[in-house]
Amino acid sequence: MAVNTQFSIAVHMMATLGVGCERNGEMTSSELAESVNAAPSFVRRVLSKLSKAGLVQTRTGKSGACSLAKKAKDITLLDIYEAVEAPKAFAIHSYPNQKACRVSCNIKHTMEKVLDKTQASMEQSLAGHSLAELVNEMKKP
Amino acid sequence: MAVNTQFSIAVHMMATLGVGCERNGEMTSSELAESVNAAPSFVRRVLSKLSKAGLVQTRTGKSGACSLAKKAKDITLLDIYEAVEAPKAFAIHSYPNQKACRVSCNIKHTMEKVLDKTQASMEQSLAGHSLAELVNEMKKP
DNA sequence: TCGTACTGTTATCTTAAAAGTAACAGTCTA
DNA sequence: TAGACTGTTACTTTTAAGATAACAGTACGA
Repeated sequence: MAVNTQFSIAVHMMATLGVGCERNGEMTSSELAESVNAAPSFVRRVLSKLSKAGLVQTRTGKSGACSLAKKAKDITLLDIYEAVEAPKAFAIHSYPNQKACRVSCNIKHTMEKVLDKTQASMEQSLAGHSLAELVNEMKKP
Repeated sequence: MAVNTQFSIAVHMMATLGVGCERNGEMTSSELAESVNAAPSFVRRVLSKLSKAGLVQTRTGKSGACSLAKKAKDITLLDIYEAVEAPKAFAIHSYPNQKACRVSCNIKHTMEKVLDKTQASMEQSLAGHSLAELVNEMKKP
């Protein structure tokens, strides 16, 4: 896997915290790691980003734990996407700025404009879904 | 670079063919490769996909060449995106289907639903731009 | 107050996918 | 029929993601 799964893992973690079967939504990173099926250290790294973005609260020290920092309905998938700094959907290849060809000279800028729009529309779609939606969906029998 | 630049390269190639400065839009793969600044063989591989998707015409044999198979205005960026089979914008991490946890059991399906929507909105955005738009943009001084 | 059980961070190793490279088979035309 | 293309495949290199592990920092509680 060289594909980026951080976003998907982050959403899973947040959803797990949101459902919060045990101890009113508080879990340790190891518990989370087990639930998400990823390395504990990797989970902690993602957790750290989520925490810096103000999406989860953490308590250090003995009996430390993590929990959502806001209500699930106030967290969108875009928040999570931005928090984990997932890579852009598209990459533009690099040019050494070709000599005389008009295409090479202009395409980069043109491409960027189009891809930015596309990226924006994707992010808007993510913004349209709250974590609460997922949690509710998952609480169904 | 482990990021996928095939889409961006394909668009560049198509745009170059669309502008078609020389020989009414016909170019050899080596010319294209030079213009796009990528390995000729890689260009040919991408070209092959575009050709299979019916976006470019190729002529084999001596004095072979490539050109657009349709008018630029009838080719959308989505066509190109689909032709090169670029990876999905998001990947879902794999689970060994956790035991008792309701979250693990349901989240995969729920995530897929959401991410499919997101992917769709992105593709719709791509569908909204024709190659002709890019070409015109680039012909500007 | 000291050990313990956490979080948070960093450094290093492993792995997988993308792009680069090259070689060659197939095709056509001049 | 030789030469200049396309089309394909096999192999190598590169790079970024994820796994792993080790350790520093923090707070609780016995």
